[in-house]
Amino acid sequence: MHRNGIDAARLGTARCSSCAIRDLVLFGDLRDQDFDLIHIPIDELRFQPGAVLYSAGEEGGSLYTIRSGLVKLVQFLPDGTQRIVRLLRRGAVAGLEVLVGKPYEHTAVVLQEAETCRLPRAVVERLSKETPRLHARLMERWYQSLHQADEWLTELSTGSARRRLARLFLKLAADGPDEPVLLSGREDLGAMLGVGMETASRTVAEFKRAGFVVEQAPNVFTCDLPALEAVALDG
Amino acid sequence: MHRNGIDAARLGTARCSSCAIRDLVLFGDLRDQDFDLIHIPIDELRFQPGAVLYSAGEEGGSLYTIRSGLVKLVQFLPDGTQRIVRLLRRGAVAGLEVLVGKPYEHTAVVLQEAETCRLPRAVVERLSKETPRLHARLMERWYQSLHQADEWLTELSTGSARRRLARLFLKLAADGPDEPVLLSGREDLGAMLGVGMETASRTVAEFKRAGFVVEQAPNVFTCDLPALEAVALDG
DNA sequence: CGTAGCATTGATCCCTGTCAAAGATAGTGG
DNA sequence: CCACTATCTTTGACAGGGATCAATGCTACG
Repeated sequence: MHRNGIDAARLGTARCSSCAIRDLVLFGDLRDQDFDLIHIPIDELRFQPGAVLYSAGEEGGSLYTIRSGLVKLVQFLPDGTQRIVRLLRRGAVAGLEVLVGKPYEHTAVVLQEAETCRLPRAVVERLSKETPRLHARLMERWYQSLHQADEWLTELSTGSARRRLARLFLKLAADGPDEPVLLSGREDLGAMLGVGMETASRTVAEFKRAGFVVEQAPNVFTCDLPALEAVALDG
Repeated sequence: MHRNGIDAARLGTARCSSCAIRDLVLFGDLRDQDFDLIHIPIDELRFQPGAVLYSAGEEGGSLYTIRSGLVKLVQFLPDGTQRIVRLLRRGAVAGLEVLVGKPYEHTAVVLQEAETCRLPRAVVERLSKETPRLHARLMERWYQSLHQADEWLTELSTGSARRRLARLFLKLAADGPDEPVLLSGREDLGAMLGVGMETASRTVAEFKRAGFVVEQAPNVFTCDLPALEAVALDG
């Protein structure tokens, strides 16, 4: 696991007004005049799998908008075990807690090569004072995080391992039907579902044998959605 | 379970500027002139145990500041089972999601007689436009909810039932050391820990026999904190 | 006094954690 | 080119924990 920044490639300075995913990102409906307020540059950074955006406990300097790729938020328990509490994808924001003056709550680790915009705390705070439009965006991000946290609890931490896994596949398949679902190893899978990695492996194997999923390549799955629905509901 | 409002006793119209827990509540650092902006009254409502503040799926009209008592947020799964995703106590806010135009995500049920301030959505939105101080407060509330959600996942939904129960007692005892911990039945206990109610009952019984807790009256416990710490860590 | 609701306890089965070993796969260096 | 290692996945065996079904206490209340 690499340290923050060591393998972050700086792609350039963000030009929000011409952002390709403008309607998704935090600064999406700011105007040019809003950006005149800030003079700190916003860096676009690319991270490779395994890279760490930030670690739990660090004093937070920045938030990160995820432009592409996949990032996991990991929380470590006193006894050493770890749990993945959230997955961040295109449009999500990592590190919101710095806006209330807290250190980072989680460790953010890249699972699939990710492009991000690093937004210094001062920039967000400054813009936030001036433009009410940003407030709405910020609240939406808080809401999304909270919503996902609740879903994670009720769907991925409740019921048998079979049901949890089925619900995870369904969730990951949801936003790209017919797109293959990408995972990142059985260990992480277990950490998402709150089960041991052997159980995760066994359950995936069972799904493969039953034809609920097909592993086209390592950690690349195509899913039989209706079959998985049935498992998620009836066990 | 009673329907929203049926047994809500209206205590009067809130006067935030003289609020007894002003430093805790959402509107705590607003000034009189801020309130001049609104003309909709803020009601103070008292709810009895079992009363429902709102139900999942309803179009949200208001948020609720909890002034005293205890409220659970419940989420129902497609298969009918239910899970308690959060507990709200003095100073917490229920129903933040209405601020981003969403219907209520959970059903909010009173566990211990609760006094609340009902804040109509329009009031919060109006004030939010005018005063940046409220923004900071709102973000703190989002943060608190998110933080509690993450804690809930890692502490109360991970590990054996014994550890989960120990951690729950510790969490509830945390803000009132030497104060007895109040619960609300084994069914709810199970729904918080993600275990069956029989398991919850058995585990509580075991803790009582071991002297980790003493049930002074039904659902009223005093705790041996150090002993519970040990259980939470070492199993 | 009987009933309704909740808590406790028992019995049983299955799931999952755990320890352990045996396949895969990719990368390294001889 | 192939052995060799490191890493990850799969599978096995087994014990323990929790779910589930069911019966029995317990308390409050009509």
